[in-house]
Amino acid sequence: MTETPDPAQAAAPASPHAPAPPRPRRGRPPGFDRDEALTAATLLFWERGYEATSVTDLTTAMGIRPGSLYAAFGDKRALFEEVVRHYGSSPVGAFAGRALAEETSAHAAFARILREAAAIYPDPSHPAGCLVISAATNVTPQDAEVQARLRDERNRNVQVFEDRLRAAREDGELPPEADPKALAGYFATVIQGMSQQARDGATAADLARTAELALRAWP
Amino acid sequence: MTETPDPAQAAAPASPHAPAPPRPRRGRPPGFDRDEALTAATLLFWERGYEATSVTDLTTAMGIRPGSLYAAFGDKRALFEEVVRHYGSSPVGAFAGRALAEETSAHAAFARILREAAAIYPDPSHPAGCLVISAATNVTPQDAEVQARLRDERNRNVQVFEDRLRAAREDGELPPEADPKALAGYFATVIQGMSQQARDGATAADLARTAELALRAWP
DNA sequence: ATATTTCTTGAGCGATCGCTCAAAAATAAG
DNA sequence: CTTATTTTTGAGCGATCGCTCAAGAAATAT
Repeated sequence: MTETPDPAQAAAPASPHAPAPPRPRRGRPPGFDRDEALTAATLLFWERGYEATSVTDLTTAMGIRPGSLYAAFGDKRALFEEVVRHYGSSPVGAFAGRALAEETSAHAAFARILREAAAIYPDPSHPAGCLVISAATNVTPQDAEVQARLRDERNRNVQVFEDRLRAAREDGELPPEADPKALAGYFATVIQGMSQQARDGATAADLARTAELALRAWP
Repeated sequence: MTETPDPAQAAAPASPHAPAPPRPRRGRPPGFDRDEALTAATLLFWERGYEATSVTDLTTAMGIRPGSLYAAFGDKRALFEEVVRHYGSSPVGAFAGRALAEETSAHAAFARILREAAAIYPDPSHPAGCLVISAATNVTPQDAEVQARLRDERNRNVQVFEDRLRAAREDGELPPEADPKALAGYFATVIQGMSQQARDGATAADLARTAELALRAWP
């Protein structure tokens, strides 16, 4: 270590895009795994929702004390924001986007979305339903922003549905008289209803039947 | 007032089933209208949900002090129970049962249910969506009973749907291969999704299109 | 008038909420 | 070693939670 102590150089890894090497940090090392803690927080928020999950609940589940939580994540709301992003990039939270990206026909995409929702929402390996749909339904006015955040995300997903269906009509997959906006709203309605049904105890078999019935509406 | 002071006789109205006469009560009369207060509480719980509505919110909206609320309704949970009953016997809360009772065919009943839900859920004269569906989604473990109460009511409604559809199959309105349980779950899913969509800003026209698409699944 | 009954009022209880912070602990750097 | 840096810890802050209760107010009964 006789080189100039240039901080930028010291921080740069040998290869520009190599995974960050475990270069030793200066102070006391963290006593918990950030990803594991984030997963624990996700499960709690997913199960109970934003306001019904207390910071005490979170610190207990994450195995840390309040100071560590606030140092690592900011505050409760910032933690929830990160949880939503974490959920949205997980397999469970991204199945719809993946189906839309991977299936060539719109019908195949929406059929896959409904069938995967039927399998995923009641999966006992995680809380039932969709976090984006159910985690901020009941909030006090002081947390209206959290509620609006998820509402906007839901409505953005409906718009993505509509865009895909409009493209399908232009491609001739759907007849000219098909209504992309109406179909998008319908499929969003079914998906959100399936999330609620899963939380009410509906099984994967129940929801699979619902998905097949819902697909009968396809033009 | 020279008759025997028989309490039973004194309490009995002249006609056995006449509306209770406004016989003067003993002490200080109530300073608020109980029905109006219950309606105010219903609107608050409907909009925000059970836990997100505080007793302070309630007393402010009802125009009373905590002591009056607890004397008149018991506690917050008992008030909510009464709100749920009040809601369930209101036109907005009872439209499904009314359609099932009044329509002769199952198809007419479910078509009417979906179309009325599309008109009622986004009606701006009251909070969007259905109170039973959305008022106890996010609760702490200490209020799990409230959540279970509404979940049971929702699942009871699905069972009523199934019973009606099974009768329709036995009557020949539905083909023998129709699945009453699957259809009941499907319609419940659509209705619960429509409630969520209404709370997310969907208009009556949006939901009407959703209802028509949903009815395409009818066997 | 006096007594009795019923309801309202406003202060405030113990518990929990989200959150903060000084002190201690654990590491690397000099 | 000492110093610097980062994280953990545990006590506890002010605010709000659901709820209670003694005192006062307003009616009827005697």
